Amino acid sequence: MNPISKKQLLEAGYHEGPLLEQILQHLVELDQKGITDSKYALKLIRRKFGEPPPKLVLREKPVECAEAIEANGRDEQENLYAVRRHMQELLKTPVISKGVILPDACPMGGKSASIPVGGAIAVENAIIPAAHSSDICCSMFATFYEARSSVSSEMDALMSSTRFGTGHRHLDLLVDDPVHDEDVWSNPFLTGLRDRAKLHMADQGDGNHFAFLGEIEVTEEMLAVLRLTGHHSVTAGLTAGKIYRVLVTHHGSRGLGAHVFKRGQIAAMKHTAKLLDRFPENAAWLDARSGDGPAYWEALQYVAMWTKANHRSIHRRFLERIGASGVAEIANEHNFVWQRGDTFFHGKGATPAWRDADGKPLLGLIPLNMAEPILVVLGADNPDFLSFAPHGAGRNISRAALRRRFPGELAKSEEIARATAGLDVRWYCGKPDLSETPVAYKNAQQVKSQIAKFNLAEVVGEIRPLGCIMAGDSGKSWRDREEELSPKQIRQIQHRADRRKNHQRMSSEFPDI
DNA sequence: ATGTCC
Repeated sequence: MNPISKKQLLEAGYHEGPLLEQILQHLVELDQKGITDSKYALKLIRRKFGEPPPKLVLREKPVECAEAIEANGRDEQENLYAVRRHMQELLKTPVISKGVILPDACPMGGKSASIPVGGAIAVENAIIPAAHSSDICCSMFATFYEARSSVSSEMDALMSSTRFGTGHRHLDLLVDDPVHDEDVWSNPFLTGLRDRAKLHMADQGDGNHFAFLGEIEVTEEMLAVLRLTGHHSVTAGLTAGKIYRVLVTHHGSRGLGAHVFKRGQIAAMKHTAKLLDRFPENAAWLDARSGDGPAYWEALQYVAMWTKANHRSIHRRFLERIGASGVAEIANEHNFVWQRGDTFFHGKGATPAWRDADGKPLLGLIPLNMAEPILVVLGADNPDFLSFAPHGAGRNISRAALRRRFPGELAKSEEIARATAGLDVRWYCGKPDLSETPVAYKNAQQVKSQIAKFNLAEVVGEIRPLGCIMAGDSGKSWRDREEELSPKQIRQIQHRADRRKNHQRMSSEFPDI
């Protein structure tokens, strides 16, 4: 029996972490020496390990934030102010050492210290679940293959190879994969989630997720880049000068990741509450090397593996249906945590653009919108911006503003027809979603020029669009819920309208003249 | 983003 319990050490002001582990080790020795008096033992601990560190506080000033973004016009300027405000709240978190804002940045909700989409942070020895967001491992995956048939018949095959929308597929339609049999389900962040993971295999969810069919001419330069980046094992089948079809999918870890995040966020709040009296929920962290941190890290690695298997399952089903085989693969996550040394880099809509352990630059995919090419980019490994590139074009306009600009079904469908002319665009749930068409996204050329201007990445190829499947408007979406007004807000609006009406009546009854 | 609040 130790003279002091772990609980007593925490009460004495020591924190969870490597130091606490050392102290607990030392207590075993004290116990063996026959020391049983807790007061005396605590005195010895203080002498050997020093006074417990003081409670942490939020930084008074945010740490450095580098901005790889140019705001053109008033809307973009206001967007940048909002992004900056959220980032600066987050950058007061003591474990964060730097933040970056990328060209596609826009706020993710209105909560304090929420990392913007198109944002990344460097965190020392800690993981901040909210900074990779609940859409853990939202990622890109491309397979090159030789065209087998017309775009429309290959799009038909794609429609039956994947599924969009909320909810899970029927048990009869389960897509099996060895990833479900990995020995991970006793991890506290994963336990009980295996069935959910199985149900979602080959699903893509909704929102901005998509399955995109495109084409690319593979040049000698492109082949050289693929070899340079360690993709040569799959480039044997590629011929320079030939045009290949490419399937590109974009989705995250579905219900599996959402639940892992929820659990991680709860654990992080508990951990941080021991160290800080007050902190924004979005700043809560786990120590990477103690407590729940290592198990959470392991769970994240599995979620990454599962998500990659999910992409592959869709690509495999598609290639089987059209009778083709993949000749090259490119993939990257853009919502995730990556460890480099003792630093944990968190990206929310940020494409990794550093060099791997062998010094090879990373290859990534940046989609812009359904009518623009998907960029194949070689990371510039620019430390000024934590070696990240953007993950897309970024939102240009809020959903509410979009509705104002295109009131009514006719204006909407005219705009969609104009913006997607010549492309085989399909909305899985039936109704188009204007907020996912090109009009809702920032100008693609502008994003490309900012990638070059800030030296974030080099565009080495473009996958030209042929067709795209997105969830579309499924009726009741999560996003619509967010925009629903609370009963209090509705009462306020009605109250104001009544007052205006009364005022008008009064002024007409009692005209000034 | 999330079987649209475990």
